[in-house]
Amino acid sequence: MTDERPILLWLRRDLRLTDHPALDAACRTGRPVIPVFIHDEVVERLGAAPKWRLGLGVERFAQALAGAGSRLICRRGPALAVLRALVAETGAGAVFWSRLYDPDSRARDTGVKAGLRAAGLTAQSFPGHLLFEPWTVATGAGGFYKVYSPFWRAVKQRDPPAPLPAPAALAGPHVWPRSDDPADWGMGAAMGRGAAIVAPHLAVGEAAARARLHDFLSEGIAGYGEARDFPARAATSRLSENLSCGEISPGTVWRAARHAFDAGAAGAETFLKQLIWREFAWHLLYHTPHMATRNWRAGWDGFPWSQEDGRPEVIAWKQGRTGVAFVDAAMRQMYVTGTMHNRARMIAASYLTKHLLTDWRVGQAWFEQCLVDWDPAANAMGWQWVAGSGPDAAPYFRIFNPDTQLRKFDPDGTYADTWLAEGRRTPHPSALRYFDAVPRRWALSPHDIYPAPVVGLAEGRARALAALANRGG
DNA sequence: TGTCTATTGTT
DNA sequence: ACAATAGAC
Repeated sequence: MTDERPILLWLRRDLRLTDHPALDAACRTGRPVIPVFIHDEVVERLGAAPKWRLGLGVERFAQALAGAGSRLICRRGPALAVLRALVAETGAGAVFWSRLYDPDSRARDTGVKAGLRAAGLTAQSFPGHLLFEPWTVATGAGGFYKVYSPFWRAVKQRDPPAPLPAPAALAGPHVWPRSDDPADWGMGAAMGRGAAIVAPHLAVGEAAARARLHDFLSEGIAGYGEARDFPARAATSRLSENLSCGEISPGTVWRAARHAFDAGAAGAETFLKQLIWREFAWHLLYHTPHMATRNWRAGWDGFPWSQEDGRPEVIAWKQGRTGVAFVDAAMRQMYVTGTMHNRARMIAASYLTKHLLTDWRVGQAWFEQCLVDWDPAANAMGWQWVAGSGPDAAPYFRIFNPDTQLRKFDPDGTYADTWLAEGRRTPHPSALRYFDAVPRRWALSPHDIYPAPVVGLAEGRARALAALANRGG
């Protein structure tokens, strides 16, 4: 006698129908599938912008499921308790989900899996968030890669599985359990007036993600290799926002870019390499979970970073008022759009950790508050890369000069002009939007005088070099 | 995926 | 005077 009990499909960061192994497997059983999203403690802990963005993604995904003849059951509470309650209500016999690889999610999922199995239920996790499972990419010596280039060489010839099609049909239960309306959860509560400013820059949902990919491949990828480093140019795919919520799978992006590469598209390999940077970060985080919270190299634990995030210069950094054009433009771009150009992230991070000698975790925490494409692995790796405490073998004394970088990557000043209003006769509309996006209590006006630098670039650099030279001594 | 300086070569 | 380059940090 076959098992006809429903399957709970627990959605987390896989808000899509295409290339979704857990969804595909659930549908193939022929049993009723009950998609579930749980606002649990891991969601609760998210920063303002990513929590808001995830909430929008959940609402959109609920609509997509409804359009496919299914539903998204939304509940709030500890994941295991919610799942067990749903099992009791629906008679479900199994829970499927896509694996996540950050320490917080892994700890939760391990407990959920054990709890479900102890109750006699099937609990099965599936791939889908990454191109490759982290334990399947190993060096010749059997360890994991700690350097990007060999990692790239190891995976670039290894084609990921072909993306799965969306299921032809989604069979539901005879009776659906009740659902919260995720719009009532207030996931955007902490965004304040920034939400209205950032919203037009978003592309929420699977259809929007696929449109972005299509647009990028048809228009952007040829120039990507040349233009991607110039923050004023709209040269990037902007898919990070969708990848972070799983509205498109990395396998789908890889496959499409790989076809472009095979067709001889300039820029395609550079783009594939960026996708593999994401992969590399997740593999690193999987193998060294402490990367998200502690110096990857313990030898940095004694370094005199300031952890005090209330210092005036750190407040200036957060507010985009350091007096350094590239840094301020970067921070303001983040306030208005919810994202920041990759090069700008390096500059802003270098300035905070080196010129302001601030612990990378202070910056990481702020980025988690502000980025709609918040990704725990990419940020942990990136911040530690900049700080010098990470696995990257790059010289520890690397200190970006924001003015040199601006001359090099924004030679005509477009990026700075787009985001800085003070002192401009006719400020760019985007520069003015920043003043609408930030909290009123900051009391900022485009008519303010642009701030004097909180620290001279030469002085900050010298101070950082001195501290780095004394490291450990 | 850096910066700075000295050096060498070019205009 | 300036660009390209190598080496040190």
